[in-house]
Amino acid sequence: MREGAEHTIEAQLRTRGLQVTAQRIAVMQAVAASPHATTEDVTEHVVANIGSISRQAVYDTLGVFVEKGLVRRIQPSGSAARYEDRVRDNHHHLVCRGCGLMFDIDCAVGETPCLTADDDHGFAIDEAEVVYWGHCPTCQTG
Amino acid sequence: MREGAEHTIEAQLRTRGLQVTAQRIAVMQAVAASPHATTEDVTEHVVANIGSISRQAVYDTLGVFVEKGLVRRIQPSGSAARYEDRVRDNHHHLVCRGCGLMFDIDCAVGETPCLTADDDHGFAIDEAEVVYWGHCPTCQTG
DNA sequence: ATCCAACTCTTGACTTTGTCCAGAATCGGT
DNA sequence: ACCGATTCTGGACAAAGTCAAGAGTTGGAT
Repeated sequence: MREGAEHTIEAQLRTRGLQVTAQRIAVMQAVAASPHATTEDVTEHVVANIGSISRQAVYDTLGVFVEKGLVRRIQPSGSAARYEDRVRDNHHHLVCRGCGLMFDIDCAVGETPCLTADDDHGFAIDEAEVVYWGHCPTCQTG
Repeated sequence: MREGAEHTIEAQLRTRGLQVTAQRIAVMQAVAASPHATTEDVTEHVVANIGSISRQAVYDTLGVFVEKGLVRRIQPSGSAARYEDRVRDNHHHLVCRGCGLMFDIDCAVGETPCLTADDDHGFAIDEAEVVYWGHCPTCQTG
């Protein structure tokens, strides 16, 4: 659709040494288009754009993107994995226990004060993930 | 095994208005026995203690316990749910991306400084979960 | 411009984790 | 000991994701 956007995605793929395919471009666009897309969301979006894609290609592509740092994978309790393209900042997520609704939350402090473990057990820690659990206005009522 | 422990569990169940059954006591013991037990771990442990249990009883019992605040459910990305009986303190978890190995981490700051979202979108937030992701010493080598 | 090896995609079976349902068994108050 | 409510069993089912083999593309070399 938008040549500009496609070109950028293409460049991102080449930079990481990935081949450029219609499926990959469409998957990247799908993730960029919806905030916290599930694999199903991605598949639907891609199908709407390029006609069809196999489930395996979706999983594989998303897996490669996560590996290369192009997208971030989130795993809310009890529901399917979700993907987002906000990878630069280390923002957090607010999830409704009732309906799974999800919002982005910028770190309240700005820095990452309590996100450095005292005793790291020899681990090489690469990420600290924060999830706020609660109930959204709608689910509080019911 | 230990009458004392069983009595305590029984008391905990009665306090919450739950019926006392051999399965529930065994499930509670199983969770107490292994730090971050999966449903499979729990089932194995229970089978070893009382002979057998249905899968449904395990899920149902753990669900009730979580609901009543007797155990805490953790949902590490890409693996089965885990349960632990440390429910008083709000400690965090350190997880290996390679093998799933998990450690408890006490909050480095003590309080919960960055665990209050600025904009709560009207949610009633009841928990802030923190997970440190990385690779354990063994998985760093390989 | 064409070719080829490497990479990517498709197809379909399979595994794991968890849920739904109906009936049997158990618990605990009377 | 009895009885209603709760809990457990067993089997079918559903969702999410993985595995494997072969067909199709991509992109660099000729």
